[in-house]
Amino acid sequence: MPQTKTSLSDILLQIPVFSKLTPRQREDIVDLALWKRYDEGKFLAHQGDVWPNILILAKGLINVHKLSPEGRSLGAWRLKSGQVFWSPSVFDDGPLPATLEVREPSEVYLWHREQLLPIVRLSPEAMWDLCELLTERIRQASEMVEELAFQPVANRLARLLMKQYQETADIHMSRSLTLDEMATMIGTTPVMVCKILSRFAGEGIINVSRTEFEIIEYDKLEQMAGP
Amino acid sequence: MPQTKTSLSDILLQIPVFSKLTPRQREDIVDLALWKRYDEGKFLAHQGDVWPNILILAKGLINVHKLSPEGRSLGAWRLKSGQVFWSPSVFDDGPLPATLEVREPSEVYLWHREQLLPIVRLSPEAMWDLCELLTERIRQASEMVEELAFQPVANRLARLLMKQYQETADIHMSRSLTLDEMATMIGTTPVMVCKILSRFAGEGIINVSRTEFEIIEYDKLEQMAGP
DNA sequence: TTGAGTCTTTTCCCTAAGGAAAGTTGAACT
DNA sequence: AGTTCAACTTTCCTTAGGGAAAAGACTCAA
Repeated sequence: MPQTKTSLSDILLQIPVFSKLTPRQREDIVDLALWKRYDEGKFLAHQGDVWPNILILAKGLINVHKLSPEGRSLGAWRLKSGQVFWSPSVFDDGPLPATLEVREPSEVYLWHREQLLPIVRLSPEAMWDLCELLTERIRQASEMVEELAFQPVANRLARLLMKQYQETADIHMSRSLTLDEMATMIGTTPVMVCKILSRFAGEGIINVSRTEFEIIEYDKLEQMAGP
Repeated sequence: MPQTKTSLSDILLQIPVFSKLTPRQREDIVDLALWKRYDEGKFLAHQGDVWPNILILAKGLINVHKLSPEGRSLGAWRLKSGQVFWSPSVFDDGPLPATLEVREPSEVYLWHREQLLPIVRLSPEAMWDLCELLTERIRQASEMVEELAFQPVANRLARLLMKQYQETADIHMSRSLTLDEMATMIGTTPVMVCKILSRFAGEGIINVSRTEFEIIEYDKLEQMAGP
């Protein structure tokens, strides 16, 4: 069952771009919204599609990742509930550079470019927010480029562990990511991740059990992650 | 000696964002412009600097590249005359993700964010152009990520050769890039580039002399470049 | 409880990539 | 013409990364 319109209205207030519009404009946008529910494993769109839509994830988790010709996958990032995604196709009619895959049952609000742009383009404030959003994506991609080119896999994995740790702020971290997902996020294979995890364990940096990690020496991990 | 103001005015007409402003606004911008000349080898800004400026390259060539801790470098791209560069710092006050290095004696026009934004933000058309520019950069970075993660060095080099060829449209291409530059552009080392070039030569795909390349079998090159 | 299926872990092995270092060529300058 | 310098080329060697495959562990459902 879709959330009420009021609820979407509240969500919009928290989101860049939309929060800069007038209440009247937001109402219009609420009316135009298409609500959809997706099961785990479903695809919202595939890499290469021209998909000129704007998406808000109300609930769930969506993975944005690239697929290699050989089937390996590289995770740009994960879309969490409350986040917004402006497809690049919205701006240049080009193909989507990544696939949107549902990883947890999700509820999304969708708009087609033609529905939103006439409204959003009226507001300089909103457009500015948009530029900020795009810049953030440029930085993310840029960081990824740097890591792929300069950092060995072990460093990237160390960083990933640190990020995960920051989020939970507990030394004991349940393994919420599969090896596959981790591999995807740092651009390598599941087997590699496993090997390096046990190497870390061997060096006394972490403890690995089948169900959780335990960070023993955060300093060493940090140092492993490199500069 | 700086170009005349009329001349800058003409340049602005050709450039996204600026071309969408009113003549009056463009005049203001011309008046605010800072003209500078840089010698080869100079740096306009370094990776990590907060550098909230907008730059138009009137003449010359500027390399935008990342530097690894160990001194290797990775070329995001090259700024050619007539092109514009909006520093990410303009939008989020964050550090520059790459270094701007002058590769040919260059003449640039510069503005600080505070000078341009008040004008540009008034025009929805201009803001839209800006979004398009940023999207283009997202795509470039995205492509780079994909290549680094999925393509072996040989593929990336093949692609580079193809791009170079597209630009000159002559089977005989003078070697305008040094091995260093090529290495930087595809994220590897000069020695690697050299090795692979001679491998290509051995396979009859290209001829390599010290001064130029000659593409013998474009098909094979294309096939080498992968999907 | 058993079995199926999905993750994980480990072993063995192969290759692409890069570091070090020395030799080669060409261009530019005197 | 000779000298110098920078860029190119090649060889040798080391290693990080990944493919294949098989064995172990947990989960879920019948």
